[in-house]
Amino acid sequence: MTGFSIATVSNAMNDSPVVAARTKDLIRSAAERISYAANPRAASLRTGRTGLVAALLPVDVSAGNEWNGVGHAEVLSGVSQAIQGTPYQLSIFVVRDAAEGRMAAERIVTQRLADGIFFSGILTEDPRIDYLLRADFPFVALGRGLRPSGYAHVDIDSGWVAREATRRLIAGGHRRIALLNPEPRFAYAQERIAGYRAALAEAGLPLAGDLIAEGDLTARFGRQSVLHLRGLEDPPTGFVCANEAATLGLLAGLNSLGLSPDGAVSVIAYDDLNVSAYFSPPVTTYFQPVEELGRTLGAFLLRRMAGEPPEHLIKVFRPSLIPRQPDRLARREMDDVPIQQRRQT
Amino acid sequence: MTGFSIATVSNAMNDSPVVAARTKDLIRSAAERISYAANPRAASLRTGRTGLVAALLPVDVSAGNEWNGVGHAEVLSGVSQAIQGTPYQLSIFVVRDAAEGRMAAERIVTQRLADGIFFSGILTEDPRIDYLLRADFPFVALGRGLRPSGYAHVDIDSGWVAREATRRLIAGGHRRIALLNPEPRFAYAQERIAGYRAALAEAGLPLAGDLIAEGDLTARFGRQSVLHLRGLEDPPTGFVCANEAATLGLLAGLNSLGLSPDGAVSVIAYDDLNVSAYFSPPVTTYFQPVEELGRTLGAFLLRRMAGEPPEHLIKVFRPSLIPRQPDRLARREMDDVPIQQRRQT
DNA sequence: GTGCGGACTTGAAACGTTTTTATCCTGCCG
DNA sequence: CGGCAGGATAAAAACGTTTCAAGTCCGCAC
Repeated sequence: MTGFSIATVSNAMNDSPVVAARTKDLIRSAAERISYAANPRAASLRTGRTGLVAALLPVDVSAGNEWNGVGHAEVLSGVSQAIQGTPYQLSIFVVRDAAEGRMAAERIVTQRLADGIFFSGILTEDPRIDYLLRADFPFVALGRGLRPSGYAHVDIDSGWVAREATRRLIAGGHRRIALLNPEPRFAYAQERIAGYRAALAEAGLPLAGDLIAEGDLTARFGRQSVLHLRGLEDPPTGFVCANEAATLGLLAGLNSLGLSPDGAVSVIAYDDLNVSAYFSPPVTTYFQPVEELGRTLGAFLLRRMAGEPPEHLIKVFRPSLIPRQPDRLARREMDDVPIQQRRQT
Repeated sequence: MTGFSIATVSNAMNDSPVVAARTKDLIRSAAERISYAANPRAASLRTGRTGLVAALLPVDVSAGNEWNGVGHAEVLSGVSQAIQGTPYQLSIFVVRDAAEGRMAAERIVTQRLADGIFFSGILTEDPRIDYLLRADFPFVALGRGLRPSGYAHVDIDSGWVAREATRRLIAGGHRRIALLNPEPRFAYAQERIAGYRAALAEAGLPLAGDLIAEGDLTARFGRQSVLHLRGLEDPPTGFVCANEAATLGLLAGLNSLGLSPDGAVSVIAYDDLNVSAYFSPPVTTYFQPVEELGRTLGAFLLRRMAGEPPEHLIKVFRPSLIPRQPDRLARREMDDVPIQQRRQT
């Protein structure tokens, strides 16, 4: 004890303007010396605020030991960086699916287990979003549903990516283009289909529904899909792939068929891990660092918890093209190779 | 309120034997109805226990956007599964390195921010372990230091893996064998070197120090290493690789040299993600599901926090061999292909 | 010299539990 | 019939904060 009362110490530690600057210094340095810090749970009890940010983490990070390459750790790391230095701590709630996520959200809200929530894997009609909007509880979605208004979110412009990728393949001369997509219940799956269709339509190509493969985006899915698709009577020569894990499987499948993405067959992927450069052959991708999504999400959540309305807490990233494939497309664009590419040796 | 006092309700909710069975039922069902659950922070304030398990998560999950394929999310998921149903919650502390991890541990202990800690990336002399042992605070290490006694840990028998892998390459006729290893400050890096050396020694082969490459285990590191190693005047034909990300880079590097692991050159990797089956060509690996490590770790931490001494809370996994490479080694062992292999289509 | 405002500081209540101690009740034994 | 054991419940203190209302002290104006 410095001689000051508990109340003054509390005020000093919270940088209240009512306490004299000199006193504040005295108390602060004393606290430093004995490495005192307020017990966050006692504070929480008094204030009602928990100081916690809840992450809804899906448990099937790897579906039956099959890698699906979702960068959950990168997101967590990004969010953590954003809340570094604030009084918030990151708390993990593991859930199996969106429905269980909605239950977890309800528990978090009613029992006040956290001050804010975030989650990914947004469905077209997402029960978590519906619930949290009704409960008027601060949250940020990593991804967006079909009507993405009224709530804070961070997302990748998947529709744009799918359209650009499809266009690029069309420009390369491909007429039969396959889409390796996540399961249709995910909102971004629909976005991707829309983008893909738009590109086909504007080129006057038929909308080939049989060329859309939907699955869990594991490498296994990628391989199975390409084996099936290449078995069709008019097989696709272009592939737009939703992530790198599936792309790896796709390449393995092509390989086992004696094929390779050499121009006659082309692959364009969405790139989450920046690892496509090491595939054989390297694959052209649209790249977006996941950690940056996480950082943005964290910053938004802080502002949302501070009371800011969600209207402006929206950011949709457009990944950057990394042309890597040795095909006629890449050759045409060799001079606008972005920085990421150069950094890699 | 059911008419019973606060004290009785508390006792009933905590399943205390002093309260009558009938009363307990009454209170429990009432709690169910209004979905009441005790405020964990108030409880924590009273009891001194926090109900939190701290995870020290390294921030450089991807080193400069380069994938290093460490399954942090899988570990977290495994631990979460283990503490499911207990009153414990998982809390994330992001740190840059082991030194910062030690600071975080100190904060957690002195300010009682959690009841237990776990962390990975164990160094040969790990400051976190030293500190937590001195502070007598419950923790479980994912990995083990050079003198792995007196504390709970879960690990992979890296020395054994390195020895087996090296032996296998020697049996395949390789004389110059390279080791792609993590940075030497990590304890398991030393283990791997020891195993590698043991295998060389028992075969009467020289200990070629120039064939050990050390780095961050990204794909970039794998590529650079193989390019350098194959540039030596007596280049290695066998490669023992520490993870899948580096293996991917290694294959890309071999490929760019016009080489392939076809028997004349062989690669054996440690497999963390079960994705090597999709490399071209598929690579023989030692596989250990990371999530299982996490589950075991979580279970150990619970027991440790319950007061169990650390002596028996030790488990060292031996990964299982998955022969996949089309080389003389694989051909010899084709009939003992383990289950993981068969499941993959 | 009294009163008053302003700048700081402090007392005390409250947050929702757990736990120790006390009280109440019932039935049984002496 | 009184006392007492023992089972069931209740009262109350304590955990460490925050915050509001109340207090102290000082100088200055009247």
